[in-house]
Amino acid sequence: MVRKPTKSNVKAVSTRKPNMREAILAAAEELFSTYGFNAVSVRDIAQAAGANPGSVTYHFKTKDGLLLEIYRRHCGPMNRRRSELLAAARRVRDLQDRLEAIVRAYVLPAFTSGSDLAGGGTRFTRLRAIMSAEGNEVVRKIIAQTFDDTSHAFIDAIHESLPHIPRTDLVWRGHFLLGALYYTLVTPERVSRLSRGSADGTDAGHAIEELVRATVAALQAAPLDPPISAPRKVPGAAPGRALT
Amino acid sequence: MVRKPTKSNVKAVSTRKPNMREAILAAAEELFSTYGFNAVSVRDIAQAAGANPGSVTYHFKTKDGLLLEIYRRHCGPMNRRRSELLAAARRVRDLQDRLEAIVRAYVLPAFTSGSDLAGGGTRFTRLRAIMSAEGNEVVRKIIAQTFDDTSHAFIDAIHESLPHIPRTDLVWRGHFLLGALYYTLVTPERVSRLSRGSADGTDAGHAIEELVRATVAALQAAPLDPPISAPRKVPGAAPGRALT
DNA sequence: ACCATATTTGTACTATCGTCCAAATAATCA
DNA sequence: TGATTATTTGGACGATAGTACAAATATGGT
Repeated sequence: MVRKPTKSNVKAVSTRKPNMREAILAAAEELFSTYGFNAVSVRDIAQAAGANPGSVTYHFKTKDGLLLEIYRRHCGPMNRRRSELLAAARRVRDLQDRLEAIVRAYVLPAFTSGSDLAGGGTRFTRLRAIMSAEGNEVVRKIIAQTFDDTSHAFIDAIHESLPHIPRTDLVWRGHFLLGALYYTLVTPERVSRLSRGSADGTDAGHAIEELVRATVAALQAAPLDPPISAPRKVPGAAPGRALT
Repeated sequence: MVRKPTKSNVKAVSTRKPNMREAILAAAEELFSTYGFNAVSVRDIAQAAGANPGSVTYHFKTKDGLLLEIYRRHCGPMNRRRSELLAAARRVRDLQDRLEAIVRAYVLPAFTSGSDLAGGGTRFTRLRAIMSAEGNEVVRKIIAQTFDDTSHAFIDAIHESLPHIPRTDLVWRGHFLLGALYYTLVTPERVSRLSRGSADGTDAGHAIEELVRATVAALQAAPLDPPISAPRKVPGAAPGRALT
């Protein structure tokens, strides 16, 4: 469990749990992001936090309320950080570099959250991944409300860097990016296994670079032409050149 | 094991299920792939199949056994189809076309299964996506056993088409492809929403084309250079040219 | 030290879970 | 047909789920 390192500076605040509410939140976040929402019981969370099951009900009313509070905790900082990085990325002069910066601004906050720097970002992103897979109804709304705006902002920024590619295609590719990001965080061991040990799937930095590189290339690909009929090589007749 | 109807007339056969075992399997597949494994109870499945909860135990012993049987049902046909398409793709002369054919050979069977053509492929793939997110232990083994071989075969084929790109990078990009594929099937409505209605997320054909196009471009991207330090534009000095 | 409040504890309630089992029913074949 | 097997049924079991609530305890202001 996520135990805070002994802080020797702030007086002797007694050895008791300084804030049980936070401990419960941390335990729930860890367990939910690992086993999913349905597989974890309130009692599991309480035990992991060293608390009584009744305390969970006291602080968060219901299990759904606990999940909701986790989202409230992270969505704000994460989207704020994304907006900052996106604004900075927009100021990059070189078009190719700008596009890469935009993608990085989208990906980076998913790995390093604002509130909890030590893996907190990946935990929350892993949680979102699992929740989207489980189709949790409580979460679907907050996801749509909180993230669609940010997603639109990113799509718009990308569209500015790649004006010759229809928005629809960019939406698809952004969608793929999110799926790849989620899957990478959900199955961190798979890459190591398939690479025969030559790559370390737990190295977040390397994963980010691979993801950014692949995504930038995908975004720059020539758009699909109106008819789906002919999956042939795309000549230079496209609305804009495919790659810069 | 497969029973056949000796009676060709209708008579007063009542409204009984001709093959309850199959009905249970179909219901379980549908429910699991929609709500996840943990959220669906044996009683839910029985009711959806018009069966008695005891029948589920009779045919599949346990809930895990039921899940396992679903996998046994699909893995064979799907991987066989993948191998066929991969073999055909390998024979394509043009390098660019061959790469695209390989990717298509990987993606297509995920949408159209061999046993159940009417959406059966997407259902099973959605199921795998949810299971990978939930981290189901019963499934992790069969996934590793059944799919890693196929994945290796595809990585090898891709590596033949792009020999200048290190295997590790191709593994990452194949990983991203799978994540994008999973996410697309798990949240079929998201693309429509973000596209402001201009794209239909339920159009499997279009989704495949978008996914193939994006993936081919991602695979062709210049590989990451040894040091992660400089995320700069990649000049022609790379082991091979980035795009053809 | 006192009181008011905030939190924790222990327990209990109902609902539902996966699984089991004996009896009832349908299907198969000598 | 009757005998035998295969399948379905309805009910039951113990375990565990989420939640509620009163008593016990800790906390903080005065």
